[in-house]
Amino acid sequence: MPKKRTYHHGDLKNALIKAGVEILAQDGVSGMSLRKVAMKAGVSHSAPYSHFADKQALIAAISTEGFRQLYERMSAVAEGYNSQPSKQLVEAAWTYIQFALDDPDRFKVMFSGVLEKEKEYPEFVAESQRNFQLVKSIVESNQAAGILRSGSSDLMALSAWGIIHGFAMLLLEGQIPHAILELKSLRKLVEFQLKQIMLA
Amino acid sequence: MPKKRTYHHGDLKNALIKAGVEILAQDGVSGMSLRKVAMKAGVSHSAPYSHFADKQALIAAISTEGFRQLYERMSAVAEGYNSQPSKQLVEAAWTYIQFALDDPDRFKVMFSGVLEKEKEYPEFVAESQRNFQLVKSIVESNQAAGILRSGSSDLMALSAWGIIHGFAMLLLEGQIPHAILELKSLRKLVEFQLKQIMLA
DNA sequence: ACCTGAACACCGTTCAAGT
DNA sequence: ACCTGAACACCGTTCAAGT
Repeated sequence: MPKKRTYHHGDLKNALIKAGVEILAQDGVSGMSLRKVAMKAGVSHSAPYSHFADKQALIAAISTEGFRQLYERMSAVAEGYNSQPSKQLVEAAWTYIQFALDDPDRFKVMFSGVLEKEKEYPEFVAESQRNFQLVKSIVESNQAAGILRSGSSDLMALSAWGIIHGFAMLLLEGQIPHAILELKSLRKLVEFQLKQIMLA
Repeated sequence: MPKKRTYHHGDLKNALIKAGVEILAQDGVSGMSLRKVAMKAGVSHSAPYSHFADKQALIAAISTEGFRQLYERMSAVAEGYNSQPSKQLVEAAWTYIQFALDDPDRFKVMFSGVLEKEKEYPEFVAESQRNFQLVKSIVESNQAAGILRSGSSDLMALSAWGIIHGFAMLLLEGQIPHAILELKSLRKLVEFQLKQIMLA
């Protein structure tokens, strides 16, 4: 048990990130206050300011950690289907949707502009780019296999990400008509979305 | 000047919605407090409660009004290009992106889950469905013209909306790599996105 | 019916003080 | 260096009271 490094409880910074994620899952975006997070971590309400400049900085850290986990899950799936490009694409998309549904409020924090000046957080930017690179490499495998149109893999990656991300956002926001959700399973819907950009 | 209906200033409800939209554009989602909105409308901080159950209800009204305006702009464009399906699709998408960029924070409020229990606001649901029907009708014209694949127009509308909405969200969130944004104009990017789901 | 002003619980942030 | 507790300005919501 490698814990306690200093006198109090060692790694408050990460404890706050963890507590933040939990409160986010419980109480939603609007219910996540810095004071609640501090209390959950067992410190005073001003203790977080020893580790984060302000609430935005904690949110940045939570988002960055989210991107890291998203990358881990997506890249594991991508490796697993390395030799089957079309499966790789579908399974990665499915993983993305599941990630969104697993913790909708964290996903919203990561992608809905709760973080206001993302450029001020270089780790956030780096993790986000890492994910885009992963999508790009999946897209390139699919282009090489003749499953996706050729052309700029940057732009194709944007299309692939966009169509799945758009689906995820509409899903979380309850904007997808019930009739459609009843018609097909979520999995089938994701596959249908992707088929739209795939070659016959 | 058809104003003042009652003793004070007539239509506080709509004045609050208008004030809310303005504050949203100025101070962003996190800066829009009910008290500021009330002050801007020239009433006490508790006056809004005569017209809205709570802050969520005001947000619902702002979102609903946003959907109404989006519908107006989109349907005007759709009618203008009635006889040219492919132009109709591209121009409608472009209008959607412009709507998002015109007032990013209102767009985020409409689509980013700031509104927590959207089903409790029937007008919101109705306006949202009206917009989906419009997208569906544009999609159907394009299917008839052989520009989009045939098949369920509900699912195709979801794809078309999804790819543009996803692009809009990534754009607003600053998730689109700079290299890509420098490569092509926004308009070209939107056209590229749509081309992905169009038949060669 | 619509609006005000005081009140309450809660929030983000700062700062002097403690270890 | 890291944390506490008091303090401040601000917030959403309620409620008795006024018109």
